[in-house]
Amino acid sequence: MPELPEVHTIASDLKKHIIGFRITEVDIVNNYRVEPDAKTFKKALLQQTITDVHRVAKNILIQLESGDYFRVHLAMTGQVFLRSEKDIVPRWTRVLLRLSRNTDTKTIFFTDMRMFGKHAIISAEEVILLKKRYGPEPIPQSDITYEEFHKRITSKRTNIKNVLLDQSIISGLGNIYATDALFLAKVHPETLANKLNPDTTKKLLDAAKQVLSEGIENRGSTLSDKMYLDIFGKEGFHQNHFKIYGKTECPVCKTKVEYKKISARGTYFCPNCQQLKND
DNA sequence: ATGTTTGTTCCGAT
DNA sequence: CATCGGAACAAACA
Repeated sequence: MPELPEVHTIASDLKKHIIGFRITEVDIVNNYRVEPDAKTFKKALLQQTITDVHRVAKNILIQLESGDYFRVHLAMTGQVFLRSEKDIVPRWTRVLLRLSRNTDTKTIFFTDMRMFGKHAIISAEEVILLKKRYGPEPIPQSDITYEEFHKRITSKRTNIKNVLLDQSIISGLGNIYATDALFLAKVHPETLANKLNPDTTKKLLDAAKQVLSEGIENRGSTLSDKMYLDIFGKEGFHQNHFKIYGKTECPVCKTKVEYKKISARGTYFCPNCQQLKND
């Protein structure tokens, strides 16, 4: 589902195509929950010109001329589609924005099959607070040192897979990229985080940066459920470049890949390449 | 029909 | 009190 590379692809494509457009209509379908409430939400968006689009962790922030931001978190099944035809409404549409610039008109459709996503109007101050809730961004310009990463990782007493998914430790990794990063770094997902040495956490940070960068280069991962598509409805390519996720045989040593639920998340690992070292 | 899917939050347990 | 594990959330698909 959308992790950093998918959200990054959506946000950067949106940035290229909606800056300078004015929001002329806001529709909330079937009382879909928005924050702080529907009336405030609509009022904050209507007639505003879009000045910029950012990504913060797995959030998309659409900046308005008022200085406020439209925050979208896609959670597991959120999608964003940008279309010029206005009559075809995608399935599971919850919010739509009509845009116009001179004679050019477009519509952004926000869909969310399972409705776990978040759509909110937030102030510039709240953006600062939002960023504070998250750990450092691993890419593209990483502001985290190996020492800092080591400290953050080993501060936790749970297994390393859980820690990588903890957005307050490091932001952007979800189940797929965390699984692949662990494989690249040759770390067993059930290794206790506080047992990792600096050499291993260095490898892990490098691996995380690598899988996320590759994910972005490949415009994200589209699985068979097609829940991730870009804003034009096109699939990503990174699913063709997974290291271990979804595989049955280790690409390095051909050992049979193990699949195990770790904290209720499907985790693939090579029992040979990723040996458990918990003493 | 029921189990599986997962990002985040919340709650009970440790 | 802080931290951790796991349930809950909603909806579609196999």
